[in-house]
Amino acid sequence: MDQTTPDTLTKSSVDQITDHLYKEITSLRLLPGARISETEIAQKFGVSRQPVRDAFNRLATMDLIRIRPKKATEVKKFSTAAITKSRYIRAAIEAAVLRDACKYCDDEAGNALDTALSLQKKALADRDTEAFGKLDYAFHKTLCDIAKAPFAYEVIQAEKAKVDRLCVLSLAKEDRMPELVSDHEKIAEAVKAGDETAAQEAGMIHLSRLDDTIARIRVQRAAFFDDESAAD
Amino acid sequence: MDQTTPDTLTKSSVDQITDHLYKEITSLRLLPGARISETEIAQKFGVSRQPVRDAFNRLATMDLIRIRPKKATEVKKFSTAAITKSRYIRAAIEAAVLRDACKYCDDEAGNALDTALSLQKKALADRDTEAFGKLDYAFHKTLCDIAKAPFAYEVIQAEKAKVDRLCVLSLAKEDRMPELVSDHEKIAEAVKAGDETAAQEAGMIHLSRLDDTIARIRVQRAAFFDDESAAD
DNA sequence: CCGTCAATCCTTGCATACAAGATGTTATAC
DNA sequence: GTATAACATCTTGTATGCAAGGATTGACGG
Repeated sequence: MDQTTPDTLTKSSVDQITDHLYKEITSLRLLPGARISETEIAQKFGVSRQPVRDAFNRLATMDLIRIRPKKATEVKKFSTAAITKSRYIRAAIEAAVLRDACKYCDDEAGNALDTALSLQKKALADRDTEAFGKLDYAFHKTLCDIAKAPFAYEVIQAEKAKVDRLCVLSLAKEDRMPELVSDHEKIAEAVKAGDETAAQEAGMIHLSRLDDTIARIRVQRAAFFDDESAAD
Repeated sequence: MDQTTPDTLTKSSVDQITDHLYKEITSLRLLPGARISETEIAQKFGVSRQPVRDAFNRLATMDLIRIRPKKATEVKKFSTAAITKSRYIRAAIEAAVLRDACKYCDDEAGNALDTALSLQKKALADRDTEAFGKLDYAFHKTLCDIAKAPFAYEVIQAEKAKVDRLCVLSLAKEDRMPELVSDHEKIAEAVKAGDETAAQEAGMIHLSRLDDTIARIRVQRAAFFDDESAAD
């Protein structure tokens, strides 16, 4: 998640604060619309306003917070437009990845997919949604590696993270796991078979799982959404 | 280009400095590898180091500069990996856009494409590479609009901008214009005909035009590239 | 002449102080 | 009771000063 500045190894105050706030926001411990203040965070970390300010700037560039000069800084709300855009990007990238994965999949790659799937099934059996979340990311990373496009994972991860923040609100995560694993199985099968169209179709279905979840959250938690407002 | 903070209308010092440096870097007036100092820029703008510092942070998040703590800050060099990633993203997004453009193209959209093309031909006749550059962006935006995915243009634009910085180094821009216009014509024809595969193929060829240009620059200006170095 | 070490300069990181603007509250006039 | 205006108090923006670490340059010893 440190797509910001891995320039240094010794994490500076700015890095720490950025990481902390990133997690707070993406885990929804900081809710959309929540106001955060430089001085407040600074006191919390025992530092001055300056590093906090730098961290805010980074998070703003990541589109996670919104700095309104002289007014306040707040956690960005969800926007249907942003979600649509994110979904479009993911769909396009993942389609390309699946196409290439079909092209380059060999026995070793097939084994990697099988291993990833068995781990997912274990998490499913354990009803361990947190572990499954990580395995979900890992599965898509495996696909990117097979497609010889590891960099594509960075994009997928970034876009996925945006929506994941939203899906924390979903209450039915456990119920969703079975169909997600099933989707992954279909994708893996198609990739191993080198069936490009089947893989892409399975991928599309997989992505569309989110749509109704998001739509439900959209109405249940309308306050977290920021659509008609002239803001930003 | 102000993907940073359109939050306020009154441009702050930070905004101005960010914009200025952004242009300097993307236009290659600031060459890759050039060292820039907070105090130096601060004096140039007659402000303190603080706003410059904020601007640096933004540019670092945009991946345009590299801040090496306690050492120096320099304009990022090109990296083959970054170029490959950018190309992959563009290819994937544009394929999706062309697919949707074929789906939604109507008479009005066809006229828009024709208009865009005639403008390009005029720029070509005038040998006006600068105007053509803008029309090139506009053409791809038109395609996104037709595909009902205007947000996709933001991605394309961002990725295109990264490579454009590099292509400023190319000397043969005028010679390239004819084939680029020809590509656009083929794309437009395919879209108007609703021929998805033809459109995507034409788009792929269009993108691949850059490859040898970049490869040539890569060897001619190896000093601007940052590949084997352990940096970053 | 060359290598090593030390000091100085340069860089960014952080803290503090002040300025400017926006918001909400309160008091006052009607 | 209501509306308006002034003020108190938030917020972020900017300036400045100091600290810490790396790099270069110089001197000194071999």
